[in-house]
Amino acid sequence: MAEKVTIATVARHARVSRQTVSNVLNSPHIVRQETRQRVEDAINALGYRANQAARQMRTGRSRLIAARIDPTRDGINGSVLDRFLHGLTETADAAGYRVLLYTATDDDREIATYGDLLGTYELDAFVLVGTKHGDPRTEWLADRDVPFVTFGRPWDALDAHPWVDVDGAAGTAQATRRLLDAGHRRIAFIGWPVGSGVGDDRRAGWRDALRAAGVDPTGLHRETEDGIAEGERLMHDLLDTVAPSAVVCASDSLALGALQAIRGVDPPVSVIGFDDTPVAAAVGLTSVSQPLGEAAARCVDLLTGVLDGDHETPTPVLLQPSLALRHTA
Amino acid sequence: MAEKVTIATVARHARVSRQTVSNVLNSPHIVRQETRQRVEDAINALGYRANQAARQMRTGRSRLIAARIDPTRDGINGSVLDRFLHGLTETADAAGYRVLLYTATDDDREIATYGDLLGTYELDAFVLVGTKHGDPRTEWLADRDVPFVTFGRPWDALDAHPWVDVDGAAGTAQATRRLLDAGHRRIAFIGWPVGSGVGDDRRAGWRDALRAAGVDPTGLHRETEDGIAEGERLMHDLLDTVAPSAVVCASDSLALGALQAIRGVDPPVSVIGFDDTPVAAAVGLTSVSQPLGEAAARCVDLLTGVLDGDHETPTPVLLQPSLALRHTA
DNA sequence: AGGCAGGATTGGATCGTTCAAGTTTCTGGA
DNA sequence: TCCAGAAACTTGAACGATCCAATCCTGCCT
Repeated sequence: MAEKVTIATVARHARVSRQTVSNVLNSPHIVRQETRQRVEDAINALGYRANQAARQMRTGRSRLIAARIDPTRDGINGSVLDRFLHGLTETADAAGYRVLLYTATDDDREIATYGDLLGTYELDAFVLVGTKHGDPRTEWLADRDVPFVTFGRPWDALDAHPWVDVDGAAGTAQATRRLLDAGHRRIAFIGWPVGSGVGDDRRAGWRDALRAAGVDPTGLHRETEDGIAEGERLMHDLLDTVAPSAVVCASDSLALGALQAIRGVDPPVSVIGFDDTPVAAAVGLTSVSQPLGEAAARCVDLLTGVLDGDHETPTPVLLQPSLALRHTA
Repeated sequence: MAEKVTIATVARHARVSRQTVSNVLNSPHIVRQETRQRVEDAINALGYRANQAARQMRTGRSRLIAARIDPTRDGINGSVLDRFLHGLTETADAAGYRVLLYTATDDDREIATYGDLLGTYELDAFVLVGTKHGDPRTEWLADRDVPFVTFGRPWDALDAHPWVDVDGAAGTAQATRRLLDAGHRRIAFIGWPVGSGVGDDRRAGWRDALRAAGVDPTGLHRETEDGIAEGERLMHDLLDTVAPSAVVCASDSLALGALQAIRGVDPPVSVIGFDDTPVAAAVGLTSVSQPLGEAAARCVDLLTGVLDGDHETPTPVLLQPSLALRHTA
């Protein structure tokens, strides 16, 4: 069993002092080329890796980012968080950070966990997925100057913090325009109850696209909690009342329900979902696709901007979704 | 901004030495009750939290567990990893550990990542999800005496290491017996190509249950890669050739495909899937349910057993799945 | 009352790194 | 040739916890 390789081992091997090795790692430019090469060779030869705990003690930086993982609460959309976390891990890694998971059952507990993670592990930053009106979490973090980014824009104008989001309205608008271009006029919308920022945003995109095309959206939309059964129920309702020729949905779950409701209806009703989940791909549902990997990458960009340098407030990022075309529209 | 609270702050506040505070934290039984109380009060009053980096430097233990997160490769089954990770995070937390994520695109890179994580962060243990024949990862870890657990049993008898798994054969057997009890005799099976440990296991459960009931399984099974389209294709094939009255599938994706294939067939063909994914719940598919939270908890149990104490080799855990009954069977 | 055993408490050393301040070496211009 | 100033490198101290060995109590027994 080889003894532990520390910075001192490397220093001895390269015939320089500890500090010079440290400089090669942290401020390479102040070390002479020749010396730097010698140190780097020693590092490689010995397989040296800087001990993060010791580094952290001195610098107060853990190079750790926290993200929450939830039980899959929303049946179909569960994979969204999954894909986002994967992207986050990958990009953070490239930037020299690691992702630490935590869970919490409610906001109070989540905030208590923040304190624990910050105190015990000295986390560098948090990534919050999803935001809501009057979010106590962002307030708590901002009050303590803890760096964080949210995937999801702040719905209350007051608190400004770095965020990344996907333009849901643009997504539903794009979906709606595609249907308009295909000749549809009675294009319905199935979404979530008024008051959820995300839901209102997606509905607005549909509404505005219709209006821009000179179609009156009045009476063409329905609201419900998310779920396949709910989507099916509302689609039946729409068929019975306004008989749309196409429908845009706020989620793939709702769209899947709608698909079940229109089975056998002739002429076929076009359906477009939201999130481009694996299920949508599997059943051939056209769906608005969020660039989750890109979103995760931009979150990391914003964080490293705050952590590693520029003190200027980072610019929020609003990404454009695309339409994954399949055979339902 | 309050100054940092260290063990010295607590000691001063409680009028004891640093060591006594440390003892209260690590070996409470050797401190007099009265003193202990005073120290604990001070800890609470000051909101003290032991600095993990400093502790780690001295003890060499990071209280960090690594787990891999994959991009959702398998459409529907993606949420399995999701749910497992959530359970892992929750249980690890309760045991005083945190979960660190990493990604890797292939085995070599994954092993390189092990080295990095161990060298830099001094990870305490790894949790590997999924195992395969001749897995180089388990070998690497075992060679270096790195503690790890796999969720998925080792398919090669040779290398013994702590593992937790769900008895897939028992799951498909249970599903098969339920269909037998309902009067079915021609019960087909749609699964994965021979050679994958998991797939073979699930098929064996179906086969043995049929044989035990005196039914010959010959010709009643089909194999393919996972996917809805594949499931649909094979179900059509089965209908055309052996005309089963029920089918057990190795995954919910395959089952969903089968469901599409039997639409309109009369009398209705019963279908049972595997994994009890949210999609199964949504479409009313009866499915074999893996106790993922329990599996994660047992993984943590095994690890803490190795890390915090008993040197005896921990006993592998084989959990029993249950049947989530819905209206397809 | 004295001595002793044993538990409770104390100060000092240590983990591996970076920071701050010091010392040596190099470079170029008069 | 000499020296100022910059560049390159070295040394000592510190981060906050635990471990170790020495010391201080305390109660108990003779």
